[in-house]
Amino acid sequence: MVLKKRIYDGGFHGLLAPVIPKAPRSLRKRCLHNKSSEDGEICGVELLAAAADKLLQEQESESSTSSTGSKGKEQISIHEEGAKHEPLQVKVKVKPVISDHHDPVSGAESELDAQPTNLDPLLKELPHSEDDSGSDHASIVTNSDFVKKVNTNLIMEATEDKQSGGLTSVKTYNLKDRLEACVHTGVLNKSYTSVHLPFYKDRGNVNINIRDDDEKYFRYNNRNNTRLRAFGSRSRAGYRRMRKMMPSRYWKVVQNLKEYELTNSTSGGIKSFYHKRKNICMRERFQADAAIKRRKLFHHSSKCSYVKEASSESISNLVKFSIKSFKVPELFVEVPETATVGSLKRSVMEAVKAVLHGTLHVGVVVQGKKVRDGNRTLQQSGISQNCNLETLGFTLESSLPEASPFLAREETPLCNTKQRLSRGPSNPIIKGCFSNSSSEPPPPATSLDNYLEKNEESTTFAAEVTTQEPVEDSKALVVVPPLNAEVLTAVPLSENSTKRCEFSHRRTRRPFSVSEVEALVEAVETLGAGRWRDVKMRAFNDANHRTYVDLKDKWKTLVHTASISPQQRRGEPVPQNLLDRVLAAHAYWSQHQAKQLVKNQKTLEAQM
DNA sequence: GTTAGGG
DNA sequence: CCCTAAC
Repeated sequence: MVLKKRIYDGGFHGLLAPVIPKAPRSLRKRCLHNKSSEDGEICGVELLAAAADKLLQEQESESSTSSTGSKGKEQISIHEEGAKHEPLQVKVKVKPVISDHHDPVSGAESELDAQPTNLDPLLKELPHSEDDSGSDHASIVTNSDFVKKVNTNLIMEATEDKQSGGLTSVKTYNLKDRLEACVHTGVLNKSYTSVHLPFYKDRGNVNINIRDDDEKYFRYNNRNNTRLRAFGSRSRAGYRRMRKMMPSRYWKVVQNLKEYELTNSTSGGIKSFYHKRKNICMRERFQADAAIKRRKLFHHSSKCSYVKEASSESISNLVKFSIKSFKVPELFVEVPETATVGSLKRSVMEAVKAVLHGTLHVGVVVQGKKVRDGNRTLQQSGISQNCNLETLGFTLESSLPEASPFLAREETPLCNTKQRLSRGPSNPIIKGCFSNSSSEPPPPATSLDNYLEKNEESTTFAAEVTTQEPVEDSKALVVVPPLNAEVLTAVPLSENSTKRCEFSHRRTRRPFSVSEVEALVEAVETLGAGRWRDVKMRAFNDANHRTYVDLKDKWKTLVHTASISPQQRRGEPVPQNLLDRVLAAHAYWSQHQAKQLVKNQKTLEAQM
């Protein structure tokens, strides 16, 4: 191919610049959109709960055997594996610890049913739950036949480590928020990153341990929107790339990451990998927030309130349940890099508190319908040894009246939510809301728990937490103000809020003004349609919000607009003379392109 | 990173 | 405006 400098010799007013049209891209073949989803879809983080024997057993049974050492403590370890190992993932593990002396390691990454011995002390009869008052004393037996008590009154215990700067020890929080949790029953073979929340007879303490601190990820790139092409382009592209990733399959990403990590044992590779992503999300939307580090600690992948897959066996009249997990909504936490790990932990704690506020009850869902009558027998409810337990699900609910907090948040304007949940004078700044399922109608308020997540993958992996993009669902955001780590705020945000931010949101529409159109027309007249980057630099170099893609799109619409009747046009009317110029330039450059094509072909033929 | 085109 | 294949 031969490129020749050509000087445009007429036809348009003010055409001066030499034109070096590029070869038409029309030759390019467009393949089928093979939208590979290498990207990540965020998976929900869940609190995995293992429960055995009687599900609805009570809220505050003080009696019974578990009295003494049975203060079941759970350790939730939030691992943010360092750059060496799974930098993108925030792993949350909850290890059931029956006694205070329980060695968390022993049960690490194991299924609940993998450690029956630890739970043996709990294999005892448990008192009835109050809300299940009339029910029979049914036993819920896990696969391994150990019985665990479901504690409806969760206590979260945040333990500070040294890094907290003396902030110390153990804070105990009562999870009072109502919770619609996901219940996983059945096989969960990848519990590595899951949060197990076995419920014990006594108040189950949850020890949140954030081990690693990867300050590197999500460090905000506070670079200005430089006009340097390299930066500008990269940022936009990066942003898009980031956005691109968001809606995709989460697990694939996870797997990719793991593969990546396998093949890149050196931290360097990983680092660059993260670097990329890091740069991505920060720009454009958070330029002013250089100091803020974001962490997504929990994620709830969807509005579904529970995930379940019941496995059952029938022995005589017993129906066995294995509840693998309860889901919690995604939580977002933002803390400055200068914040301590301890403050981060507290942030997480606050976020969890905000979500799990309230005394919890377990709900039973059969075939999508909630069984409210606690006096009904399992048989009457359609739960029997013979029934298909696939249709059985459990939910965590607050004892508070009305809809779950998730729903409440969804339906609560952001400001209200803030007011409701914020506390302290130094309320951190909430960076906004999360996009996600805005386009999707929120689930009916009263039927949240009827949403059954059937995705097997999420059942298996849902507990994994990564620093991925939010997908759907309500989330909690916690921001820790710099140097003010003491006051933390957990603010669940309304996903339906009109304020959009973060990633994955469409840019606000900014219609081209007439002057912009004129500038565009002029540039295209001069440079030709197709050299959009040059057009951008020539006429919109100062308009950071106009990308060359935007200009290309605008030209496309201008051509269309010019070719339709004025009555059909919408928006701010474009002067007809401009439209005429558009048509003229379009015709000219189209012809030019055609000529170029022919020329190229001739050249090609000549070469052969 | 750019361009082209469909959505 | 978004998305993304094809360069």
